[in-house]
Amino acid sequence: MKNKGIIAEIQVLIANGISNIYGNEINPDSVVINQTKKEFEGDYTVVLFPFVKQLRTSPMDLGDKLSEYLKSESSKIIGVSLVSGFLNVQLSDQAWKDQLSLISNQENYGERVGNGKTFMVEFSSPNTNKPLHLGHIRNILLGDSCGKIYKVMGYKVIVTQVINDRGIAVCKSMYAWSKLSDGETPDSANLKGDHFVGKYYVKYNQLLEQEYQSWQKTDTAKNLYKEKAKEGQSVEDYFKSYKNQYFNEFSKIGAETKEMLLKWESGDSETVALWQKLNSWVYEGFDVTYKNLGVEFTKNYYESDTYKLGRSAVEEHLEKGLFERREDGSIWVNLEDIGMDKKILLRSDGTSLYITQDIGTANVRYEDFHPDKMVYVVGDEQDYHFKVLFEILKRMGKPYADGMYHLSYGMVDLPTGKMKSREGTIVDADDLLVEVIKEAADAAKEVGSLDDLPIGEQEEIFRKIGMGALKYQLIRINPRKRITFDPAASIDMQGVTGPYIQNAYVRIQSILRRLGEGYNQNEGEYTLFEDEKELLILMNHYPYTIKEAADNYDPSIVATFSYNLAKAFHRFYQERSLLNAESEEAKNFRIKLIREVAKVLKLSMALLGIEMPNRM
RNA sequence: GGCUCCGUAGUUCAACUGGAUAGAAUACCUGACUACGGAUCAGGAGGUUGAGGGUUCGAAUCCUUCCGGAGUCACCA
Repeated sequence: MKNKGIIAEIQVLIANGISNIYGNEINPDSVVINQTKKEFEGDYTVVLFPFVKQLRTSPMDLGDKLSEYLKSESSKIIGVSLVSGFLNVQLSDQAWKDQLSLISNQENYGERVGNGKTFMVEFSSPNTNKPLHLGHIRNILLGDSCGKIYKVMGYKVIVTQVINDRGIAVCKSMYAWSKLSDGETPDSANLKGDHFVGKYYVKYNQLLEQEYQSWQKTDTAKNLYKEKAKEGQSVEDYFKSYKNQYFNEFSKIGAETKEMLLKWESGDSETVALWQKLNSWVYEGFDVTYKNLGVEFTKNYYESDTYKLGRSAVEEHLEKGLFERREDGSIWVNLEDIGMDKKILLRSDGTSLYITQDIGTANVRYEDFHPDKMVYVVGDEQDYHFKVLFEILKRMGKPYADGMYHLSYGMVDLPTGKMKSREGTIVDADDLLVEVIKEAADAAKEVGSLDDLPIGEQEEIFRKIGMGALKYQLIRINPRKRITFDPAASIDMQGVTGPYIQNAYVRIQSILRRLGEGYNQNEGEYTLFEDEKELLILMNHYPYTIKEAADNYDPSIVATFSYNLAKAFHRFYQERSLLNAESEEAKNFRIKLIREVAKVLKLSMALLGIEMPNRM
């Protein structure tokens, strides 16, 4: 960044001041600067306590001396007041006007020049046996937003996903389709491809359940219950927990499905053709959902390509003594020295596991793109898995091991608890998008402010508002926290919401429209009001907000920023006339100001993947 | 049980990573401009930051012991 802004300037001034007066060297970045609380006079506040011990002085004394220094050194600072260890600094109007000009000169304010580094983010990573759901949406929004944030931080960004396109679950849909479809296709059934395949996945489970039910009446099953059930365990309870074992040991359908998987693995052409057909339908469906969510991937990795990877890497490091082989041939890593346990890396039959694959995939990605950072957006239920994975890669001495990060986020719950496919409580992504856009449309029609627009344009606006509301609602919350989402309750459009922020932008656009294209006057002499300064202080903080969000992999920080800026604008708007301002100078300044407010609102919301309508 | 995460107004969330009297929204109550767009604004009420102890100029934040909730501890992914 060429200009580091006013905050950095004050930090340097303080550091220099201390160096001049006391001879101690202070790192400017360590100087804590806060926005001054409303009750006190000033724009920024320097916290003096951290220095008093080191300098062996009192806050009062330090404050007095720094006050003198600041006033004499910087023409931008016109007032300094000391309140119990806090130094409140007031900047001149001219300093703020200069800051505004600086912002207006940067089309992409807040964006940093390229740093030559590459940032890779993985998210979504769906299975190809059913459509995306609400949980995926949170995942996707987080990952997409992180990519956008790192983009403006100057990184080259690679957006990727691992598509889990193989395995027993995928074979289940294939099996059901081949048995029950009678050649039905998404076209003939008039269903989106992923929903179509998901339908057969559901059918499969019904089929299996039927088979299981009748099996439970056989003598084999009854004897099993008598012998193996725990004291007092009911029949239902026992067979509920036995289902997985039944699938593996007794089920005819299960056996046939597993045979299908084996055939697929051996490359049987008929099975592979079936697999390709169903997956291609699913991808068509996913493409639509991704497009509606506004996300694009630069590179997809397919599990069918990567599931055998990692084996050689593990074997190689086994020879180096990093891992141990047990008698049965399985290979393990021992992480007990750092308080974790032993983890299996290769099965006794030599096949890979999830973690083996991840090792292999990380290697391939590094070879493909040489990323400096690799971020995995995956739910917090896999926290331990990633701790283990990163530790193993570190021990393997991978050059990229230090740049790996697991962006862990909390699950999305319903008011009734977890989403469960078995209980049919999954909130489908496509349905939800339709629903929120409809809600936005209903709200807009009630207001009636768009009635003069052609239907097509209206619908585009409904979409932006509905999507903005949904995205904002999900992304404004700290990723670590679980979210309870009630699909039955209508989406919020008032208060801390996407539409509230969009509305601030729309109000500005409305004024600028009335003003006409060519309006661009210099402001001249003008004394700033507090609410105007507030907007400048906030906008001035935007680059720091981006950095903070990037450092913490936390888009919710940007979401909060956008809201605060919108709120400050709404307040200002209520209080000050723009088009009929009290003077030409006031009008000119305010127009310039709100142009930049609109710009920063749009830029910051874009980082969350939220679009701004010009009207609403 | 071991480890990890979470616990803040009735509810949903903040709190610049240890800084001033813990802030918003929502719901509730009271108000505002004959409209630069009311999807707005102002005000009121609402808190022992789960509980106790410690660290220090200063703690929602760090340490510790409890309490409550979630996740995870597979030759599953």
